[in-house]
This record gives sequence, structure tokens and C-alpha cells, in this order.
Amino acid sequence: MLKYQQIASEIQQDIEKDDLPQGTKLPVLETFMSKYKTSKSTVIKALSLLERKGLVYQVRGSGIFVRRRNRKGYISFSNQGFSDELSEFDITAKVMELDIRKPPEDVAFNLKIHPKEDVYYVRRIRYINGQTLCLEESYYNKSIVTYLNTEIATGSIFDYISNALGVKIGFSDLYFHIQKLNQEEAQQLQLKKGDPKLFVETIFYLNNGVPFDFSKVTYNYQQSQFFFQSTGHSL
Amino acid sequence: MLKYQQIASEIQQDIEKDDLPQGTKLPVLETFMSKYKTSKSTVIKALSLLERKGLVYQVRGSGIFVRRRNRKGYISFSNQGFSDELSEFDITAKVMELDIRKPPEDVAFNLKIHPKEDVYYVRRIRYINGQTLCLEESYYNKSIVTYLNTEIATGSIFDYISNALGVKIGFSDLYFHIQKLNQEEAQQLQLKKGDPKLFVETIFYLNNGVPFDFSKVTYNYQQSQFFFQSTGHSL
DNA sequence: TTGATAAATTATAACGGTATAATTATAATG
DNA sequence: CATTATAATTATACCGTTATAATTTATCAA
Repeated sequence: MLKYQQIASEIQQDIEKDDLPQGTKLPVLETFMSKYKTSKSTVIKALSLLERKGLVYQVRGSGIFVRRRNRKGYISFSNQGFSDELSEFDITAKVMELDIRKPPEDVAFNLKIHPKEDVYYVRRIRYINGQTLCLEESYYNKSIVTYLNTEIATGSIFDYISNALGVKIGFSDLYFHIQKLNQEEAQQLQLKKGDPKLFVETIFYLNNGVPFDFSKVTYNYQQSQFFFQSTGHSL
Repeated sequence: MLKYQQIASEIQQDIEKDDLPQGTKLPVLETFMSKYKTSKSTVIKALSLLERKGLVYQVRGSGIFVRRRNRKGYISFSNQGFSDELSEFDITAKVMELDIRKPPEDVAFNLKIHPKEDVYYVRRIRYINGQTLCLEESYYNKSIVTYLNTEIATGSIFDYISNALGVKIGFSDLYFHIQKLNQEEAQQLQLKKGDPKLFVETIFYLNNGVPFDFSKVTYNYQQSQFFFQSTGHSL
């Protein structure tokens, strides 16, 4: 791990370990410099990383302070997309379908592939604390995600992709819609037709800009409590 | 404006002016260094800023590339919250209520003030392209936002706060919920009771960490198409 | 005590340099 | 021609320094 990431990680652990409350002032930069035996720029980078993660805020001329959320039970979605810090919740998944097929037109378009190229198709129901969280349909570019099976898809597909396949995940585009459930979705989520849903289409890209996953997710509105932290202009 | 912000702004304008397509490679760092007569670190800072804004992505060993969204008609919400780049849309507002009052318990809690301190209360309906976009209830800490009137609230309150009052806006916490409209909300949004809604509570903080605005917004689900770009882990 | 002024503290901007890691292009090899 | 090894390109990490801007604290005057 990079030095500034390591430092950021240690500072984060310290904050969480001591459960420092909102507004607590952290040591000054000089302290971190000598503590971690590194340069000022590296400390600044580490703290900027924590600021982007929403853990601290920095005030010029004053200091660096702890930033905390004040509500529990919300699924946080950071700049990495969702699924960060879901350790707080018990998330499981049931794989309904998994096969190799040719992509529909919209999928081919979003993955920037030819409609006759193969994709992995995965349909899952995900559960949070035993309740239905969402229906998920995902299409993976098979030339990048070369292999998948039900066992893998029952766990975290992304962990598998980044670890076993050594693929580097970069960024993603998310498109949110609020809609009404149709009959089929309602049945699978154990809700009623016409009930609200959050529908999210996401395109995931590798770090070199190549799209490798296009997914459509329908969320159970009863579980749809999300938390998002925005950070300042400059940083 | 700071040098790196200025450079970022100019690069952004170049990208938009020439309408550079996704994946276009930008000049190498050296080019920017000599073009803007500045150091490498400053160029890197400018480009990192653009990366966080979702305008470019950088690939080590390869180059810097243009990142573009591929759908129109979505309200983008960046790390500044919503309302960035809304120039694409025609947004108006009608002020329904505006007065000074004592905050309810939850508002006092989120603004971290005593329940007997004064707040400005503003209730607005906002329209997008002539259609109802959302109902908004906002509470402003009066000791920070010292004055408001209907004329100001008809426009952008945040522009007024940051320009006229010279207050520096920092970050914000957003809490999202998917729910059903009640009778009153449905009527105001010209929808039906039980229709879906996106309900967002937001706490806005000054750059020194003091909360100054707590708002509750109910979105018309028919207009609720949002776009969000996530950026990589490291950066 | 109050209010203004100055000094100290603190984070940030900006410079410029060396070293490193990832990618891409080129050359060598079979 | 395909594969492999090497070199060139390119962005990033990291160092250390000076200058600057915001804030806080201390000082002084009324």
C-alpha cells in the first residue's frame, strides 16, 4: 500500500477506535509528520484522502476536525458507489440466473461492445438483515470478466473480479430513477404492484476507462435509506 | 481564483468548447506545464480537481482522458450536492411561506442549536421546465443567515448566502428515502396519494463545520432522474 | 471590560526536484 | 509472425522548501 494511503488508514483507525466525536481536533500536521516520519506533502495527501471519504474536514488556519454522520441504519454510498462499509449490515444474495448470452441493444451500447460479443448475465436477489434489499441484473463483458459461477455470484462479485482476476476497477456512472413496481418485481420483493422503487442503472469502468459491467438494480423502498456525504468545492 | 483552479477551469472550457468525445487523450503534463507556465504539482492538482468533478480520468503510464456522461435529461448531483450545472434546465421557484420561528426538535438537533433560538423557515415549490420538481422546507440558523426575504428566496438562496452574506459553505450530509406521497404532498405536486417520492434530508455546514441549513425536500418522481459519477478509490 | 491591533498558529498553495510504477512502443528472438 | 525482452513514455509518489491566507491567541489602548 502507498505511504499516504497507509497513513490515512491508520488515522482512520485511530478515529474509529477512540470513537472521536464530531468536531474533535486532530493533531497538527507537524505531529503527523514526525509520527509517521514523512514529509508535509504526504501528510496533506493522506488527510485530503480522509476528507474526500467524509471522515474529516480541514479548516485553514485552524486545524483538522473529525466529521461524523449522526444517523444509524443508513446504507452509505461513497464515491466508490455503494457497498463500502456494509459490514454494519448482514448482506446476502441468492442467484436466480447465471449464463452466457448475447447482450440486448442497450447493454451492448453501454458496454461499448458489439451485440454478438458474449456477456455474463447474472440475476440476483440481495437481502439485508434477512429482508429483500434489491433485484439486480448485471451484464459483464466476458472478454474482461472471463469466468463466473453461481458460487462466486453468491458472494461479492467485485471482490472476485479485483482479487482473483486481477482487474483494476476504476470509476462508475450512476443513473437514478424513482418509479413504480410492476407485478413481477413486486412479487420478487414481496411488495405490491405500484409501490415505489428506486431504480439505478450503473456502468462500471476499469481504471483505463473500459466499461466492463452494466447493471440494473431495483431497490425495495422500505430498505432504501441511503446516506451520502458531499465535500467542499475546492478539495 | 487559485492558480490550479484557474487552470482546471480553462481545461474544462477547452473540453466543452471543442466537445471532445469520451476517451480523447489530453496533452501530456509537460505540455500543460509550459502552456500555463507552472510547476508539475500545480498541473497535477488542476487535473485531480477535474477528475473529482468527473470530467477526466487519469491512467498512470498512459495519459489523461476525457470522461463524458452519455445521457441527457438527468439532473446531475456532484459532490457539491445538486444544482451544479443546472443551466441545462429551467429552474424556478415559488415561495409558499417565509418567516422567523422557533425550530422543531429535529431541526434544532440537526442544526445543533437550542430550540428557543430563531431560525428562518422557507417553504418553496420548485419547478423544472414548467413542471413541479419538488417541495422544499428549509430551516436556516438565523445567527448565520441573518436576513432573508421572499425576493431572495425566489432565486437561489445559496448564491445569496455565499455572495451577499460572505458566508463560506463547506460540506453537507444527505439522507435519502423512498416513500409514498401523502394527500397534501400529492396535491401540491399534482400527483396522486400513494405515488412514489424521493425524500431527502440535508444538513449543510459552513467550511468551519457549523451547520447552518437543514432542509427536507420531496421530489416529484416523474422528474426524478439523477446522475452521479463516482471516482476511483485512490485519488 | 471592551474593542481594536498585532503576533502566533495553522493549513494550503506553489515551486521544483528525484524516484517509482504502469503503460506503450520498440527491438530482439525464436 | 508471434512472443518476449527492452526501452521510452507517462503519470504518480514522495521529499523539502518558501510563500500565503485564514484563524486563533495575545497584546495593547481606550
